[in-house]
Amino acid sequence: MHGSHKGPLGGVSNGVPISIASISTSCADCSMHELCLPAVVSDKDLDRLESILSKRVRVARGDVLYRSGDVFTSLYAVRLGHFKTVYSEGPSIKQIIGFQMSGEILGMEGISHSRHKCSSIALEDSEVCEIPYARLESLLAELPSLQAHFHRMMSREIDREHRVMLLLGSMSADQRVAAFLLNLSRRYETRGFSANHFVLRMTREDIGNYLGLTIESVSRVFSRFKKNDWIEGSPRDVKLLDRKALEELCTHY
Amino acid sequence: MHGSHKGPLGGVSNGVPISIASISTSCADCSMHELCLPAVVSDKDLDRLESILSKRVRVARGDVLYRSGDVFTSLYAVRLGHFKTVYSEGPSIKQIIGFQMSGEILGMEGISHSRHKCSSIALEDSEVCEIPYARLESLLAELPSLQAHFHRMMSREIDREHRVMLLLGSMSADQRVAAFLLNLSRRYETRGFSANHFVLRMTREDIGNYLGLTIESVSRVFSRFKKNDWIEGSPRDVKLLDRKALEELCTHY
DNA sequence: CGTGCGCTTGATTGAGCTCAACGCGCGTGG
DNA sequence: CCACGCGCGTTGAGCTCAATCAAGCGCACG
Repeated sequence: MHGSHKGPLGGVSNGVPISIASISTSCADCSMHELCLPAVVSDKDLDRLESILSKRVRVARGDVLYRSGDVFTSLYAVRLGHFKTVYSEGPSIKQIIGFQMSGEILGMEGISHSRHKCSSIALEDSEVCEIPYARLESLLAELPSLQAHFHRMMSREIDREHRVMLLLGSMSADQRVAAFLLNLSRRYETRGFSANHFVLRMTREDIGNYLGLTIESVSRVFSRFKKNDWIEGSPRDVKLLDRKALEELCTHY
Repeated sequence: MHGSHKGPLGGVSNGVPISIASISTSCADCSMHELCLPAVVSDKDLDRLESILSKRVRVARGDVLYRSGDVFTSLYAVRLGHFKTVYSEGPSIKQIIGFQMSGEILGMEGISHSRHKCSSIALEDSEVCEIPYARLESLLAELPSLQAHFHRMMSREIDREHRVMLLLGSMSADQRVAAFLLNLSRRYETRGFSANHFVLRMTREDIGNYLGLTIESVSRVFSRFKKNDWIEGSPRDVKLLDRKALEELCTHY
């Protein structure tokens, strides 16, 4: 088990900011409010959005939220925890498409074919809001600001994937890992956690698969970064010591 | 110039299927009808969709339809011709995100930040329908089937990018080129052109950039495929001789 | 007729992969 | 309690595939 459910005073700086007891079903109370779907919805419309959310779902570490091939019925908003999303072709070919954290939406790739084309797996004990898609569509038609926001979220996903394609298409191993760490850093920062100290929820194997590298290469890059005093910490616990060096590495060819 | 505007009887099998003179502004008459936005729209609603299409735009080979950083106002449906879409960071870092052909939608990545994050460049003399996005959004709210279809198109783009990530993350040079050719083949086929004989509208450099390979590697792979009698033809003119071999290469590890 | 662009091919190099060994922490069971 | 196995991560040695460097070809175009 890995530091989940520790609460705000837990050992790591990006633990869960609210205790389990205080979690509510309401969007208004959710700490991810302004990152998630309700971001632009007025108070009076928030009730309507909440009314279509069928339920909160708990997903234990390692459990599959949805599997490639499952009938697509819902999107999921991560309320708590972390997920990895895997695209697979056949039994042996797998590509991790992304790692999702609180406030992010899962399952958008399923809209196009009414079946999921990816699987989403919890990296730690997690919680999501299930958003029945048919109901969401009706609501979007009625709430223009929500519609606009939903489209922005899909577009942002497309944009994110473009950056991953750049990474996979033309960056060295060192650059990929640096970009990966900086990306996590920024996302934790926007969630109110430390930008320079966080815990990796995924294994080296996951990182390698995501970045198009072997586990050994990932490990070597981490070692190199440590030797340069750019980062420190035990395998999963990362401190960024020289952000600038990492940034320069990414952009400076 | 490269075989554009040759009409159905031109030398190559994926020339333009209708002569220039017969091109109309109407979606109903457009040969890409059922691949594009109007696919699911009823006849009576088609007028409304057409009424928001501000204009047809001609784009000469090499011209930029929109540039990264431009204010986002419209999507574009490719009516005729081919485009490449380039994501760039800084002056020297470029990644081709995709090649678009008739019936496909350009510009969706711009929705999220009200500015385009990519540039789209015509690979030959082309024509697009400009779709003012603000008007489209209003219309989507009124036409549920159009809304659903639009979401499917965005989702399909996400799904497409997942497959590119798989390609870039875990395929060999040979596999990448094979997958690239087969992808083009399928897309021409759905447009009513030959699946086994088509013209590449992009340079080796474009292909290499897209596939995360150097121009030399791309060239070598083509030579290898020719030596195996899997393909034949001059640089841009490609005939697939052994589709099965290419498919096996892609899936069989 | 030269010049430049797009493409190919060859020789060499090197970044990252493969294979292998090992260390560490942890849970399990004798 | 220790022994053991196991999952996860690190490190080293050698190899390989694709990048780099370099040359040359064909063709369009001024």
